[in-house]
Amino acid sequence: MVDFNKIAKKWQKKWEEKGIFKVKEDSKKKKFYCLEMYPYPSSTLHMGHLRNYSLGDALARFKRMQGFNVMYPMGYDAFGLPAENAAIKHKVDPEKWTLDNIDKIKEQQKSLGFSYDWSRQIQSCTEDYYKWNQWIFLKFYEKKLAYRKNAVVNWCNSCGTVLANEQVIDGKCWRCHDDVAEKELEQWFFKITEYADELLRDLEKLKHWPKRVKVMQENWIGKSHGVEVNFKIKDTKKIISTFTTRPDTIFGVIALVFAVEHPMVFELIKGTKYEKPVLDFITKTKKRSMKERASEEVEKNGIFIGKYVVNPVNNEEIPIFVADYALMEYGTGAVMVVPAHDQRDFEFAKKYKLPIRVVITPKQYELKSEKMNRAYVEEGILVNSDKFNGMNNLDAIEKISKWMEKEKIGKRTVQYKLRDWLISRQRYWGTPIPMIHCSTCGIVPVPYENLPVKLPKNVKFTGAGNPLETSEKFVNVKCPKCAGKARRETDTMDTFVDSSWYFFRYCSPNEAKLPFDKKASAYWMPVDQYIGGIEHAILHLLYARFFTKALRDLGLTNVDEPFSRLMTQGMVIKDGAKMSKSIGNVVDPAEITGKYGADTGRLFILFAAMPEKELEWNDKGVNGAYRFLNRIYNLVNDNIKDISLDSYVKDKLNEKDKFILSKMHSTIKNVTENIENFKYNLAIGKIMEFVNALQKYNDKNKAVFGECAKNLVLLLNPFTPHISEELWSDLKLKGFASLQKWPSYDKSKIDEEAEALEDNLERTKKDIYSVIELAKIKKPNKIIIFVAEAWKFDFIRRLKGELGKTRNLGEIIKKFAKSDLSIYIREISKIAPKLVKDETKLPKVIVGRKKEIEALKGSLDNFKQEFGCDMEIVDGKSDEQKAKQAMPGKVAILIE
RNA sequence: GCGGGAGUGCCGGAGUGGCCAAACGGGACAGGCUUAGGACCUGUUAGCUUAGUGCUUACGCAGGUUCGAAUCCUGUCUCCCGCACCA
Repeated sequence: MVDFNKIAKKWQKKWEEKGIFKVKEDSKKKKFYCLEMYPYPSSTLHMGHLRNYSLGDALARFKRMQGFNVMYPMGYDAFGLPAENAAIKHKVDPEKWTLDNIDKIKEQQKSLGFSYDWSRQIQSCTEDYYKWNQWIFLKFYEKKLAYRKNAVVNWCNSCGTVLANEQVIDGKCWRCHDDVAEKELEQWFFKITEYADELLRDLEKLKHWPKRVKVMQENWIGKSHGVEVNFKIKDTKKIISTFTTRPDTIFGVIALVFAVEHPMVFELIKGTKYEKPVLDFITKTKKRSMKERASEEVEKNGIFIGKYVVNPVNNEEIPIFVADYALMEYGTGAVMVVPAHDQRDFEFAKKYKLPIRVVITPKQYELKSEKMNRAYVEEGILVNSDKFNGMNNLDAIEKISKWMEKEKIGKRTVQYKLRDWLISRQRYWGTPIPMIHCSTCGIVPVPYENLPVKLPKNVKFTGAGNPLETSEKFVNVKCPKCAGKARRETDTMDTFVDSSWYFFRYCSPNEAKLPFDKKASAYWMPVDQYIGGIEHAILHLLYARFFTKALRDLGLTNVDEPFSRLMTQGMVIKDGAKMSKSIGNVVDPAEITGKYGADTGRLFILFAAMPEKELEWNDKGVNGAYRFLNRIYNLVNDNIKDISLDSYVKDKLNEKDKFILSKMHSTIKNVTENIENFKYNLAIGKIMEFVNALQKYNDKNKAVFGECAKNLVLLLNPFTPHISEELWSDLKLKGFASLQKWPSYDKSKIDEEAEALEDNLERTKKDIYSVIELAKIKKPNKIIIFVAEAWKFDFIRRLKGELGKTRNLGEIIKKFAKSDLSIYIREISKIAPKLVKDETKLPKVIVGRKKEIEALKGSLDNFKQEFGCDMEIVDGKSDEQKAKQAMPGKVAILIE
């Protein structure tokens, strides 16, 4: 067995010594920016990483060999909670802990032979990186894209910090899965909503993003068109506005509900007998955890507040409620209740015995409110709606909206589900927010020249509260404006801020005056291929898009979208479940690569499944990949004396040589196309087929075999670079295989039929040539080939060598009819009309199954007349003799 | 509920109208090589058969279109994923 580990080390060393993967901007070359989502530096790589990088490296190598100027960088998402938890638990410095991990993980990555340009490495926890987070923050602040507000926030008790909406999953923390509580705090936000519309619109530009990611983002942004309707509170001048997407149901409104947080509630109940019960209700509702509110089939609760509003379209007085199913964050925090046509309102009305008024009825029958057991939400005709009666409700949406605008009782608006991004975190290990609180001047930004605001070292990690607050030196500062005593902001930024622009930084990792050099980023950006997990479909990918647009508006870049192509890889699972320590089905990549070598691990993980699908880990499959690599190694080395690198003489090629060359060209073609479509598993399958064919190639033409071997080695490079380099040097070829030109193919050399034929013959062991050879030996006067199925023409076509590439059956039949071949066609009815009349020689007898014969009879009569052929139809089962005579087989010969 | 996607041989997984009983790999079986082998090589691997081509049944289930369907259409079942009281 070959020592693949030794080979891997040898070439990794050589690559590094020569620095062959370093790149510079080069306006003469077409660029290709290949990027994987940079990892969080935990101490070891897992299978997901191996898969991610194997996918990316294969593409980077492929593009490099195709002549692109490929930037393929790696870095580390180095801020974050685990470092801080390690500090609390093991009393280690988060920085040291993180940097140590980076070293470990980097070493593993290197041992896998990925072709990164390590000179571009970045890590988000170093000053020269996070300084620019702060710089960007200040710019955002100036543009009012960063702001502070008091808000009800998602608070994770176990992490002791605030979470963004995107980080709350089913009412639980995305990181520790603990229940999330609500808390009111003053926090920093980024105004992502400013870009809501563009973020939505530009999804269309992302032609090469997976549909589901786009759909998820679309749903997350959640744009809906509707009308803001103003209701006047009875006996006052106060106006309450509500948002609805269904203005067509306006005449069916029978109540109004407020969210429990709605500020107007307190004014309205103050001093009334409703004050106490309503406040009780509000407190009770607020106490219920997020989880409870998010759970399914929640009963709708509410309470009447003793006031009424006037429906502006019909001047009806309707009651106001406070209810738990109205959300303060969406719309205006007040909802008009239309029980007949909204399921939630329906449930609410049933519970509190409110009237149900039908305003839309199906065309087929009349909807009766007392018979309804759920809301009617389908299309219909308006009723009980004054002058809009009889109108289709879809038309009515438009008409009523216009009318309300004219009457000044409503205004058409657009609503989004997307909320601003809460970036404050009460943690130590993150980018300090560069702000200062001064009792006289208020909030004052840290001047640019004072950046970075460095993370202090003298902090205590107790596990309670924000560690930054324990550093007096950090907290107590002078106000930059008045030089008076002031307090530094102790919130740090969400780590998703770091990852929202790191791909720009790679373009100029040492840039000192700006976050990134404009020229360099203009050359490299956007990222041509981004690869990562689907779990970032919303969080990271939305934030990165937002940042790109915001940075563009700051004049730092011209690109609108950061990632042209996105590939979301599937998970690696084992025994039907995601690999996890708790289940105990984890396979450590290091174990595999240690045993079989890096190439084997990479090959298997690429071959086992389509990249975007789940990959079922299979130890035996790994062994298969290992055997395959051994086979290739031996194929080259055992035949090394049969290999010549001279070019071959075309005239001296025999059928076998031509065949293997055809196979070579078609393999290059297929592998190239499959890589371009991210179908690495199929590309590898094709290489395997080629290797199988090469192994069967006897009486080798040395030059032909040499060319095949050379190209094989190059085709392998993206997947198994080490063995590729080794074989390249075994072949006594110069330079690095990794830097060679990607093999090209010659379409004209591909003989698909020969290959298909070869396959068939291989399988049946019945070489059609040998049939002919046999016939030749017997010297027949006439060869009749009977063909049962249309596709078999291709066989004959090949044999006769007298037809072009036509796939037109009629054309083929015509040709053969002229020759001395007789043809049997089972499915004659459709083909017949296409035949040309004269000189047609068709079989005298047609055989088929009963069913088919019945079907044929009609068309046959026409056929006979038209062509003057004499034919009869025989049932193969009942008239065996005739049948055998006519159709002894699919491809058979009759020797006379 | 809304939205996305998937159902193929013993297994993983290709295949989107005819070179399809279905690539490639794994597994199993038989044989060879070997002291031996988990190493390598050859063959078989839906069923029935043949000297050989063949026939039958198959790509979740049920229909349909077509000369012809795993592939297109309709219905249906199952599974996975995302969002979820968004007015």
